[in-house]
Amino acid sequence: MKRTHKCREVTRDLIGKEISVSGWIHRRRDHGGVIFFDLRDEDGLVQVVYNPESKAMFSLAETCRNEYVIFSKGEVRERPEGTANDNLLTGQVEIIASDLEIINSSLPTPFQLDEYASVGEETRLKYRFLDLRRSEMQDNLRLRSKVSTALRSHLDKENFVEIETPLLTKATPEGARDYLVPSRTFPGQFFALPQSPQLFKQTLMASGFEKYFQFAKCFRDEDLRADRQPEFTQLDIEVSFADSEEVINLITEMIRRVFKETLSIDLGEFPKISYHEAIEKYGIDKPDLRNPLQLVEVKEIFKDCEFKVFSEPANDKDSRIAAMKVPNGKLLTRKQIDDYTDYVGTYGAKGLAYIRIDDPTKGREGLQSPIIKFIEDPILESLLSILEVKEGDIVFFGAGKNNIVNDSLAALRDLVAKDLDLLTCDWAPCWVVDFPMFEKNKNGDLTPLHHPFTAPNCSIEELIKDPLAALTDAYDVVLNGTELGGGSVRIHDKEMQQTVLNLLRISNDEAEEKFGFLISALQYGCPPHAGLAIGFDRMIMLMTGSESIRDVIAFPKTQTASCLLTEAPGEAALDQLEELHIRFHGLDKEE
RNA sequence: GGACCGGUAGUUCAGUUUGGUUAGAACGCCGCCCUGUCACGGCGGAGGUCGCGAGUUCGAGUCUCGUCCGGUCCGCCA
Repeated sequence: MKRTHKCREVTRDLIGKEISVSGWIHRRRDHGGVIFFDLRDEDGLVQVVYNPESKAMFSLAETCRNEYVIFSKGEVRERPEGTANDNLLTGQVEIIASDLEIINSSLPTPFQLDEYASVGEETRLKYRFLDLRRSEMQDNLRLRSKVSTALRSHLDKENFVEIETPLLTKATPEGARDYLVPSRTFPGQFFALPQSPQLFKQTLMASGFEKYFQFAKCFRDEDLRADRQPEFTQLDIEVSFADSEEVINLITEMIRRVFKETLSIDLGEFPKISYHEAIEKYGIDKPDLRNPLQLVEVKEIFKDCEFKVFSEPANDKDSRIAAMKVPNGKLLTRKQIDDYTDYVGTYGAKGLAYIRIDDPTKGREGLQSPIIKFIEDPILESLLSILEVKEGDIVFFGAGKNNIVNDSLAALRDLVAKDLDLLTCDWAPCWVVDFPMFEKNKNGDLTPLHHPFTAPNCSIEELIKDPLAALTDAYDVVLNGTELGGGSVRIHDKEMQQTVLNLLRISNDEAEEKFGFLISALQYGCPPHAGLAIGFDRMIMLMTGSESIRDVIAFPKTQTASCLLTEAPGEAALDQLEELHIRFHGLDKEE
């Protein structure tokens, strides 16, 4: 009862041979006097024919249903004239069955597994084992495996060492909410699952592993998105004695090679853009460079404008006025523009000003806009000349606080490109570099743009004097508007590390308590080092063209971080909690 | 914490705007027929707590409130 061939191997070469195959019944076609099965195994499909000559076999075939697992023996034959199926790799031949065995039956599946049926995600996740049988999911997970193998092999050739770091570890300061695991042996104490292996990999640098990598599971207890799961995989990399240039070259080469090897895609050059330039031109630090639209800063020309909506931000140092010219924007309907206004509203924008250029030669008369009546002639003229408008263009404006203008126009830029089908190519990678060290959060406190172990490229004295002016050797690799990964040159000096932590209001004592081991390691000859981490799931999501990260993870969580297959999380038994020194207060809805 | 979309047969959906007889369709499932199909075909059939709970009403899938579940986004995610 052992198969001699895989389904996809049953081709012309085997004509006349007696072979056997095993697999799932993908589809059956019962014609009364002859029965066809499309038999499926992991990578192929072949047609098996059951004729009524052998009565026992034929009546057994009549009882078979979709997704039964069967074994069948028979002779490979060229299909009769006119019945070949060119859509099938094995479509020139068929197996004339002489034997059939049902290895396992199947209940009718809760949804159809063929490519023509559409299924809701809830049902798919509940019966994930069936969903994973579908070719789309099979292809996604197989590519995922191919890519991780290619990445490993590339790093191995470059003499990297793969080292695993603990999952039961200590909570780190800042960052995301931790997943906690109670300690049985230390009442009242908790492990945290790592948000990333950052501290361990830096420690490994101090340990003399000059090139480290790991496919690391990371955990962050924050709200989910289409591209965010509470547990996810990072390709984590760190290199001693390396500068940013070296890491960027290494990773560029690695990503290019993997795209070439697994998808036959040439990503071409990875242009470098400074953080400052990215924000100014695209409003975001992960611009989609397939999109030709750009923001233009026009703050200067509105300084003396009577129109308060523009003059106020023009005279405020934390505000900007950005214009986004959409060539041929006249194709946008009034309804679309209204929708855009609502859309930017979700980012905090108070409205969406626009000017439509019907005839650029006619000056004010050739324009359509709800706002130009508030704008003086000289200002309007210089605006139009800066933007070099043409007939049919629409210019959208964002005016207000920097972050609101940037967030809303960056989002609008994506949406308009989608609606007008403006993308100029399939793949557009880039590096975003020269990030500021810190930014101010809404409480006015400093927070690191990257993380608190990123080195500023200035002295301790300069850093203390003007922290917000400090830049870092940090770098993000961006593909099609998705942040694939990011990293930086790290701090390898104790004084600098403490200075940075102090600026973040983390005292030396607190630092000692939270990650004394790293501070300690820095004092025993820690080499300078730099590295980065790639969001592996997101990378596969891009490579497979998936809409959601869930489609490249075998057993993902829902938006509320539950698993519909296993029904995790679940309640713990009282004696388990007892052992862990935990008392549950019950669901208290008051407050 | 917030905004929005959805939940009706096993599945995907229509029906909800404007409350009114027995809640429909397609696919799937079951039965019968069919010897060349390949998303086979024909005939017949079964299958529904309209997510759940209150309320309004003579009457609720449809209106109101609450709640649960799935999704998209904002906040959050160094």
